[in-house]
Amino acid sequence: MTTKRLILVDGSSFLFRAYHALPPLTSPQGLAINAVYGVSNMLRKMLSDYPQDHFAVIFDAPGKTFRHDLYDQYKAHRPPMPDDLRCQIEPLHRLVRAMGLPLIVESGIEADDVLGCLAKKADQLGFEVIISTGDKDMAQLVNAHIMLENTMNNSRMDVQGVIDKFGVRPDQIIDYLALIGDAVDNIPGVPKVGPKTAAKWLEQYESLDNLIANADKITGKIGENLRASLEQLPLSKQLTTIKWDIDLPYAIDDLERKPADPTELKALLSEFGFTTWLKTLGSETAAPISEPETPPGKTDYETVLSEEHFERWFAKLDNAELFAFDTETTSLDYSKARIVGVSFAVEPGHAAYVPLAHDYPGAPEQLDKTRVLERLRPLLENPAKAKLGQNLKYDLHVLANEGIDLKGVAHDTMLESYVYNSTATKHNMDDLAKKYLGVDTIHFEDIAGKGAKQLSFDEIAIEEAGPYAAEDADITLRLHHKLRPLLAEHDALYRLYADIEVPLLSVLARIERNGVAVDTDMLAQQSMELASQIISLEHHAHDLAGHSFNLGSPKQIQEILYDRLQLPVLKKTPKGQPSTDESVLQELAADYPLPRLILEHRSLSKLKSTYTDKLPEQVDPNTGRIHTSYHQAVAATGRLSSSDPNLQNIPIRTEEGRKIRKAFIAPPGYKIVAADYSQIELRIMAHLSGDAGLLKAFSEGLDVHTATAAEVFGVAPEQVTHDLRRSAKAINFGLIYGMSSFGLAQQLGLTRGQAQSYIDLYFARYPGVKDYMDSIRALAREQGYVETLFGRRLYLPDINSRNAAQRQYAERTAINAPMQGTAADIIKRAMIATDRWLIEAREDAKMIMQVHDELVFEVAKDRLDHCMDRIRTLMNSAADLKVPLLVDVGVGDNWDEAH
DNA sequence: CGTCGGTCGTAC
DNA sequence: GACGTACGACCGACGT
Repeated sequence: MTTKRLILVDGSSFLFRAYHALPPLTSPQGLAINAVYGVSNMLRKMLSDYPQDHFAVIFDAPGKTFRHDLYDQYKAHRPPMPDDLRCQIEPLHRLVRAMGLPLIVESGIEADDVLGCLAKKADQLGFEVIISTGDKDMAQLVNAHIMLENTMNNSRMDVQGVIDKFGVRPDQIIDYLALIGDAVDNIPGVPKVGPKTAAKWLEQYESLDNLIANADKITGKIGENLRASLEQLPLSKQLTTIKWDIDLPYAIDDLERKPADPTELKALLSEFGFTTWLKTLGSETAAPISEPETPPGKTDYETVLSEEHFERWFAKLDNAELFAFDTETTSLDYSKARIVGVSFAVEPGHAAYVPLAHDYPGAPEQLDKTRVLERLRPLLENPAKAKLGQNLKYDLHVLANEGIDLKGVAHDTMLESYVYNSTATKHNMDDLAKKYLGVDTIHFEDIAGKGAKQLSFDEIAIEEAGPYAAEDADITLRLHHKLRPLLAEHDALYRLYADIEVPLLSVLARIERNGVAVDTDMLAQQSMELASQIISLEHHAHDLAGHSFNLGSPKQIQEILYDRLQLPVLKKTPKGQPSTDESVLQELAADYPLPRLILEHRSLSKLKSTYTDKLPEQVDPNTGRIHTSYHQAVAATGRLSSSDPNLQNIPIRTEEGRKIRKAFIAPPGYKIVAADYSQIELRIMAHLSGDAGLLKAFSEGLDVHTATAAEVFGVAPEQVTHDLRRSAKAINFGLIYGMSSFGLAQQLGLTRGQAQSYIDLYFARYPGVKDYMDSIRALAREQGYVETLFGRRLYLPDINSRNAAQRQYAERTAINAPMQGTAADIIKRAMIATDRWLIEAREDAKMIMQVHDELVFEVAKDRLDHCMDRIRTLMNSAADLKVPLLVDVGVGDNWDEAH
């Protein structure tokens, strides 16, 4: 069950701020409209941030209030409201009403007091309350269930936030304000007492009353000032106290958003000249509460073959606030795919397929592909027309292949499902339809067949293709109606989805499209060299074994090592077979010659088959570059993955392997720039755990592994040997992965007892880390999921399993996921910011790869200094942690040099 | 001939 | 069983 939430907007405070912050815009009739514009933008943001919640917008009413009765000088020095602001109040009220928002204007009571009353009342009724305001006086209302949010600068303040900002607790804010006074409202304070002194005094004496009682203990001139103000202070306190015991005639439960009044809203928007909003009206005024569940008993799927029919659908799309959209193509490979048809849905159960390029004997005549696409272009390229899809990144590519630049990507059901629950299902449409709609969709294989005789979509009969394709669009729309409300129940998840994942989709498409240049001749050369070394190793190994065998077959190696040569079995595979993996062969190599040869063979043939042979095959003949695919809804933690080819596991650790990176090159006139976050997961661990020692190590810019070694092994940092540092590094990484003593022992070649004593030592030196690990396990058990810093969730259904192995596995994930996932959130934010900058500044530079903690760019030589600087800055500011985010930026002619 | 589980190895 | 997240090559059993 979810807590109900009330959003209170301090309309008056934002009205003033918007008026002063924005240039003097005028409506078509020439009236001032800037404040209305500013406040309404803010409201729209609030609505999209909190689509599900109770809502009220509060304004001051003209006239005197009880504060004027208390103090005739109240607000006496405030200049009268400028006419061009006053005249905006009434239009703004009309706009708020037209948007369907409860509007509250109480005469004789200031907006502050109304907000206070409503907030406290809602709190008592068990609501979470968010007050959107720019007024610092409101901080006195904050408690465990009431927080402030300043929508204009995107900041939020809870109890800790108040303490951080003002240095006093929310319950001390009134005293604090009384001491400082307020020039604008003409509230006297103590002369020469500002925020610093007020906070200091309240820290020492707790309350104003106690301070007054001890006023004679304050020395100096400032003490005199205090004593001189004693009489005045109770009044100041009364004036700054928000009254929250007034009985207002509103039931909190009634403060619900109503549907916007489209007619009135449109009229107002055109009167005000808010044309951009007017155009986007559809998606913005979508029903705020979950759309009615209308599982269509029967579906109505149309196949569009005539101009008239198409025009009818075009009009539907043009008028729709949001439409679902899907392309059918010749290939799953985005770089090769050409459009065969397009499908649309506007309302559940009703969809259309427009075949454009089916090509088989007897295929009916279809609408002209070029003409249809040209007709659709203005719709598809209009950023104000909201589109919905399933894996829209693919459609983005497909349309780009046809010369269409899709804009207005509003929603993607694949990402909705992924953010809602990354592990409950795979996020393809068939599985989603089954899980969330209980619908068995037509599968591609049902109409195309499978295996070698699988048809390309253009070869599929239109009678079969139509229902399949239309269903795709329909299901996408229905999934959206189901998933978006689910997502919106948790606003952190919704923000993650809307602010990170959806914008990222287009960024990824751009990176994929950019591709990376590869020196295929260099790779071919490397393949030849590897081939000859491999052959020589094979001969050598066959001689040693006494007969020929396949060095690439673990099974054959097993027979030779353990059956024929009778070497000791050091480890078994999960299936009970004697293992021949790297660590085993490494150990055996000390006493026998053959394992060494196998190891070398393995390493070289891996490089050859996976990289030097394969990468040249993946170069796109059209661009001469490699275009990977990034997958946004695969890794449970929030990381991306990469395939075809996987550019996130190109070797770097060995000299031989690094040669492959030398083949990732910059074209003439450009350089490769690689920027990576240094130790980001450990920094996140420092942030999340708040461990003092770890925080200190990072804030002092120490080498963290050396610092850990010095702490754990009790030596001075300069006495840390290579070996000690290596051990410390293994511990640090082990911690991130939820290590056991067994794992560490194996890693470092220790006994389990020794490893355990290292771990004990570590936790003794870094107790905050120990506490964090314990509490995250407990939290996972309690709530069944863990979260990243940005609210991404990973559910852990096995965390309370009776099966020890399953449970421990879930516990390790509980420890690892917040760190790995937070790192993923951060670099995604950096990618969005960097992409935006590259586009807006029209930089001669491209983002070309992401490798979890690293971004790789291709930058024009004469822009290097500037771009490296901006990249560093943008990556740095992607998150605000308790430790600095250090970014290493390197440059070179190839990826290897750039490190 | 295609699929799939098992094993191994690459990255962060 | 024992250190998290991925992708993918290769082998070899098994099914068509």
